[in-house]
Amino acid sequence: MSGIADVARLAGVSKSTASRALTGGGYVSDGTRRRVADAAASLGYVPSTSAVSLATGRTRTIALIVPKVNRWYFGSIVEGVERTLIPLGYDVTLYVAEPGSRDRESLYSTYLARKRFDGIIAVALEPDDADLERLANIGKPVVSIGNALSGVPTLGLDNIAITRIITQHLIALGHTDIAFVGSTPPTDAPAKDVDERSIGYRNAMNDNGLAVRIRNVPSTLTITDAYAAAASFLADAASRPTGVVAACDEVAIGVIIAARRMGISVPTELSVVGIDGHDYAEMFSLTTIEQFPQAQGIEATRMLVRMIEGAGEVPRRTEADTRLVVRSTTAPPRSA
Amino acid sequence: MSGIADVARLAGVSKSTASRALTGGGYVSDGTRRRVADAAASLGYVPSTSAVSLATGRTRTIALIVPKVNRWYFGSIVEGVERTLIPLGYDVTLYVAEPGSRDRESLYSTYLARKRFDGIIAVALEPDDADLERLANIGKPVVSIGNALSGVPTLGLDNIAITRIITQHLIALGHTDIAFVGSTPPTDAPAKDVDERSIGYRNAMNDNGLAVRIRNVPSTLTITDAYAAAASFLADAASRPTGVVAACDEVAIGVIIAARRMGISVPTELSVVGIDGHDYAEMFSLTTIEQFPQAQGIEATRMLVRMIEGAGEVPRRTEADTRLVVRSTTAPPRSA
DNA sequence: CACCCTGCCGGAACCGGTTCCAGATTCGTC
DNA sequence: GACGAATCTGGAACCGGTTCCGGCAGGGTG
Repeated sequence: MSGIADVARLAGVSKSTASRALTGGGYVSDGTRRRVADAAASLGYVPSTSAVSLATGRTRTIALIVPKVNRWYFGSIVEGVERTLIPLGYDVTLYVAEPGSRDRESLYSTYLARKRFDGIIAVALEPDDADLERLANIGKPVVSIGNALSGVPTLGLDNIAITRIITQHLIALGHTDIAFVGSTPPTDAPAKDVDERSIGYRNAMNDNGLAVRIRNVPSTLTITDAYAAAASFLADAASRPTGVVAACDEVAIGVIIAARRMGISVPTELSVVGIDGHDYAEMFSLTTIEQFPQAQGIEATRMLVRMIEGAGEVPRRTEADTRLVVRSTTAPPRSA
Repeated sequence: MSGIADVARLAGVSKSTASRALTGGGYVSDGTRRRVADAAASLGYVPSTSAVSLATGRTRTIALIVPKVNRWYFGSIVEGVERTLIPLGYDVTLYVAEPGSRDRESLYSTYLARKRFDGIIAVALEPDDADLERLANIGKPVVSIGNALSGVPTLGLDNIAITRIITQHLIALGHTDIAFVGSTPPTDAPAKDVDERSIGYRNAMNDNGLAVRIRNVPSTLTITDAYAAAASFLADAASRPTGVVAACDEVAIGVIIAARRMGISVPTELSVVGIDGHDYAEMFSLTTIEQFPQAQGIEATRMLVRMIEGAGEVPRRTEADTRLVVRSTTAPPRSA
């Protein structure tokens, strides 16, 4: 492995000049710069990143914290972040911290304390006050996706507003008997988004003088768990709503599959709406409010890099794009 | 930020003694060790990882290369790797290299050349000979998952054998008209596994004197793309097989959804088998051969760490576990 | 001609650890 | 009591870069 000293020797200059020539700082004549570049190329010189970070204090790495990777929303964010960060010369180190697990302590005390990064992108992170203080003490820029952290620029949805919109969509079709399907009250859940969405639903129902009805699925919010839960709460025809507002598309899809399996026709007997714009939404003709997690990952990355490199300010709160997409899991209720 | 020098001063010893006390190497009296530990604790000392790696040449980071994160198989591997590596004190940096994209050159020339890691886990990587040589030149341990790389310990399935088994399952039920649904011939595809699986299918068919029939879906192998493709190749009732061997569960599920949507009853009119043991397999009652990517991630990690730390040999080739699970997407053909 | 400024370069300190080596002390053994 | 080995510690070199500072040459100005 050739170091910068070898490059300098081959180019006939000192280490400091070689460094300046390669990094672009300070006065170096064009001829020298070229000789150094040639020498570096011919030796296949690659600077040692640990030496660079030791000297500069910058690691060119960012930490990405997600609660899970194997779900559409989180996976899409990871892909978005990775894709924009690598061309910028940064590496991504991944930390999966399922909320409520023991990982969480090691997240703050070990992983983040090491500071092997220039900044952090935290997805759906729910730190308590002590955690938040530790986060602040690290002294590195942080961007949050999906959860407003005090003092941290956040990129997220207006969950209350979008759930109100999608609920309103069912109401406008004539439904009065609409249930919200969210997750069981947490303890351990990434429930913040779900809670906000349930509020949007409640608001819309209250505004229209309609009765609020809640159904729960496991807080994993996966298609399979929602499917299993839906199979049970759809069983009793008498108590079955005509419309379902699902906390997310995965839950909506689970409900749809369960309904079809039980011979309940969607949308004739049951209208279903979701929130997400999941990859599978189109295949299930799901009416939903799309969000774009990959774009959110890209945007959060841009914000973070701007903060790291001190190039311009970043807004405290950025609203992520959404779009209502009406497909064919929604229709007027049969009675109407 | 306090460095080891501060710790040493507070403990009343030299830097070198402090280092020895904290890392555990060499002779240090118990009293000194405790005084140093106390000093470190009271200062909240965290060693600088760049300094450590500069001095030791070890980074305590591993590189994880996957072609995609937002698919069940890859996402599960990532979770498995992450989960076992973090407690061992390693970080994982993620590199997403979609095969055939321009990322691939930068993967080798930039990212891997930087050597910011002690070892590599490569998932479904398909290097050409030049790439393979570059990989070898890095001089760091590599473990491959899913694709046999020359000179690299590999963890994978016997794709030919398992596809033969699952095809045989359909044949045993009495099917004679069985199609293999795989991906379009590549150029860019992660087609290695699919190719091997198609061979297993061909072998089984040939052994039984049955005609080989191939159907193609896009090489993304996602549920949605398979669904769309299946909707078209299932349309003609005359040319429709009675059994389908899907290259993976996502494809199988896409076929099932398309069939149901078209009123083709599964398994009465169409039997479908998959390979994977996808999270959704049970929900769709899919007959499949399960594999366990998260366990594969864990196992690959253990292998790699063993190589990095020089603790024992690692077999050239490790067969990953599989298990045939017969559910209810398979039945004898109607004619039988 | 003296002076200063600018462009360019090299020496050396420094980032924060680890590790080699030599010296000092203690201990056991003959 | 002498000696060698084992235990403990500190000093200094080193990992591989970056950056501060000072020196030197050449050109413009008064």
